[in-house]
Amino acid sequence: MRRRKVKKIVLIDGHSILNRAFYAIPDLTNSEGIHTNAILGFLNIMFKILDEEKPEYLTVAFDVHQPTFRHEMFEQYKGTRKSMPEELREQVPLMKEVLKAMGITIMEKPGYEADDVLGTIAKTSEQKGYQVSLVSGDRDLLQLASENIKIRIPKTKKGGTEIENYNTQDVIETYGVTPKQFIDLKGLMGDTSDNIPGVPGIGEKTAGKIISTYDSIENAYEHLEEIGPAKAKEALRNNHDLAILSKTLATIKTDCDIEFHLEDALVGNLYNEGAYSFFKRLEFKSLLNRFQLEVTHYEGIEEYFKVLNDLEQAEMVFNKLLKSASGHMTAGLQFITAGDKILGLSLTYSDKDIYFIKVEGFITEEYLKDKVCNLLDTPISLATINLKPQLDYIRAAEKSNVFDEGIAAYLLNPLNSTYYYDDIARDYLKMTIPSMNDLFGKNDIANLSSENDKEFRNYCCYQSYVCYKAYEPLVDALKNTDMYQLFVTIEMPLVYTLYDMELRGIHINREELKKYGEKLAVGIADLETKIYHLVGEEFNINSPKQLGVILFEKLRLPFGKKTKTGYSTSADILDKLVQEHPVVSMILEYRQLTKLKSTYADGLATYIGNDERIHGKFHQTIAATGRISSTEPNLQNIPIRMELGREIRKVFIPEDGYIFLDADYSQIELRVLAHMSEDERLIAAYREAQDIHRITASQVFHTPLDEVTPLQRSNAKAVNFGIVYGISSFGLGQGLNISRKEAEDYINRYFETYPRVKQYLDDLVLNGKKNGYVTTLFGRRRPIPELSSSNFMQRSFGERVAMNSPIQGTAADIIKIAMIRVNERLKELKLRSRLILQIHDELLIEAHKEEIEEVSSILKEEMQKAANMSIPLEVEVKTGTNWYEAK
DNA sequence: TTTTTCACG
DNA sequence: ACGTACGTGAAAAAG
Repeated sequence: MRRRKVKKIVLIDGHSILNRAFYAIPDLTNSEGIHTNAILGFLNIMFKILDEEKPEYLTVAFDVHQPTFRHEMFEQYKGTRKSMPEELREQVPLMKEVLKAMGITIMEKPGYEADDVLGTIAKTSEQKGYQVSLVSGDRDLLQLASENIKIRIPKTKKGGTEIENYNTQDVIETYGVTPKQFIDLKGLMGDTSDNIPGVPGIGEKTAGKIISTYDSIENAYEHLEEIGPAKAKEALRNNHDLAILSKTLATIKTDCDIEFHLEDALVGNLYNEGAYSFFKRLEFKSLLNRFQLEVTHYEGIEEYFKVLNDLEQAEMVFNKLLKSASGHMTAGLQFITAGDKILGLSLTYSDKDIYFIKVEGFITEEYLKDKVCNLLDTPISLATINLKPQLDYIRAAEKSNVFDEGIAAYLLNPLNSTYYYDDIARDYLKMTIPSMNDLFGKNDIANLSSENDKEFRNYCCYQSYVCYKAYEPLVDALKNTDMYQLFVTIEMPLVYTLYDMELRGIHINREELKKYGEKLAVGIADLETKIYHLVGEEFNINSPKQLGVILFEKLRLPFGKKTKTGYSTSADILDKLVQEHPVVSMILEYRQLTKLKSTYADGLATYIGNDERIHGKFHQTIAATGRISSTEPNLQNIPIRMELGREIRKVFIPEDGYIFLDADYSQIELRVLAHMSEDERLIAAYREAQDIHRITASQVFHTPLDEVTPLQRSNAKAVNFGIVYGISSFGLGQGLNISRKEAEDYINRYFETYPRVKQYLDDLVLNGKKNGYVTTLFGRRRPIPELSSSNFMQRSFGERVAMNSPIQGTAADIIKIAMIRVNERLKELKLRSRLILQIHDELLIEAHKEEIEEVSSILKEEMQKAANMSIPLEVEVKTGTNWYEAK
């Protein structure tokens, strides 16, 4: 005989699960700074239950944010509810949107609590013959348990979530009362977390005994005289009204006047496009596996994707575009490459002209390059993502009709970590498309390109399609945020400057670098034996964990404190221990040597090319403040502070017939601060004195300029640094190794001396809080989501960022302008001298010996006039036959 | 992959 | 009570 399967409905107590998830999962934010831990936890619990039960129906109930009847009654007793932390509060609306995106119904009814709504739906569903699962973090709901209503309480245990299940029998076994009696039990004993007063003097044990004997509060009062102990009897006698009220409070309504249509709660396709893009934005990578890529495709646009491998067809496509070329046209284009091979060109110039033109047969790499160069000579706006590496193919001078969408997207939100085509599609087209990772994972693109692979075709076509579609939204967004000017006059030209610099690279003396490494190796081996001997055993000195054990357990040195996964062995802790044991200073020296060897001597050597030069990469879309960053290798952190490390700069040498010209801004950040704060005294200080730290010390400590002690000067210097970093007494104390109190005193004196600086910094924080972002002198924005955090630490961080970013960012803007101008002028004048490195406030030029004078003055001039401020920008230019000498 | 440490501005 | 100076990238160890 075939029995019809009973239909299941899952009901979720939204706030309760969200709340539980929030506290169970450590703080988590996506790259936009949105907190996501509670939402992730909620979804994990929900998916676990859905996977298990495969219900036909699903609904989530939320409380409405207004006081309900039961709350009001309670608040007369206990004051206000404790408020929700901001990090959780901001996740509530987002959670609802995520659920809506998955097509899950949300019940929220003003005047009712979620409990009551859930109770009502549960009971009516049960009556209709459904199996009900009620998911909550709250034991209140146990009163609703029955044969067909299962209360499910998720618990986060080690190694995942486990769920406790309660039907009638489970409640009886665990609590010794029936679900119905559970109400009376709670009425008597009360529940502080759920705002139920209960009867004072009666706790869990007594309440349990009374209810299991008399079944209900009402019946207990009928038999009041029989009740013992006497104390409980008295408590009941004196609190009759309270007991009845508590029971009312504890009772979950099952007869709410709500409209609930079961068919609305039908579980549809949870894994749809909208949900996918949400998950992606929130960066729930583990959950994305649940989506099948098919559902993410977009409105049948792929029907128009065409792969061309025939020259005649390609000609037609290009000709059609070239013939109709006009200024209000846009084309998206993107070279698709594997290594240094061009696989083809992705090109889109209308909603129906979407092509991947493959390098094959008569379509050669050269052909495609030529065609793209033809496009450069038209007024068509050409949009691409990540232009710099493609300049290898688009051998063209700076073109005003080329638009790098990666850089546009970076300006609009510099906090993102990537700006790929799928990121831009998500953020500016509300469109979800598979990322390169989704499509190929770890596979090499080159391998997949061989056949008429649909995914490969889509990947290629989407690239230019996104460029084409996102062009206008991005231009509009830049204009709306007042960053279009910044984009056009600084960021786009800089792409070409950085490209030039990468191409040129920097010459290295390979032999000297090797010798330097060998010298270090000798020192390292020597120290190693000495350390092992002193300590009495061999261990891995590079392992902080092993080192910690040796220093703080074996040698019993006073551990400075700090620990998360063990003892801290960082240099500032070890510095304080040099007096304690002779091995400490050896370890510090060992660290220094191994760092120099591994990162610099050996590290740099691997990047030297056949031309004996290192061609590092400069990145324009990494730093949140607008700075440039450097990788492969990082040429912006070559040692200089310590003499031994500094030596390595001797291997950076100019080519024969050339010399290094190194130009440095003098304290550009403090000058920016002086200009932006308009502090008269700071401005005056800069107009007259060269030594700003000395003059600061003189003014802050009320000491004549020539009587400032070295200590006063270095303290003033630290305060100046502190100001730029977003001052905090704690941080300054740390930096200066003095107490927080003393540091605070310094800061106060500084602000007394330069009151407008204080005013300015305060205003930055205030504006940051108001707008959610801060800006540089040139309009660059930095969003600061941390400013609205309720977490002290995060908020303080936000405040420091609000003070630092405009200063660091403005300095970055200024040197970018200088770089562009210097590079352009050298090229215009057809000089052989060339800009090769930027180190934040420093430019390095490989100058031809015949051009030294001319180039020095160009350098100095362009750097000084990059920004017109109320104080001059001072630039120091030095020459040298290597980088060591030039600094 | 994450953590720790340390190099630079 | 909280527990950090701002911005980066690389190497090595550990999970």
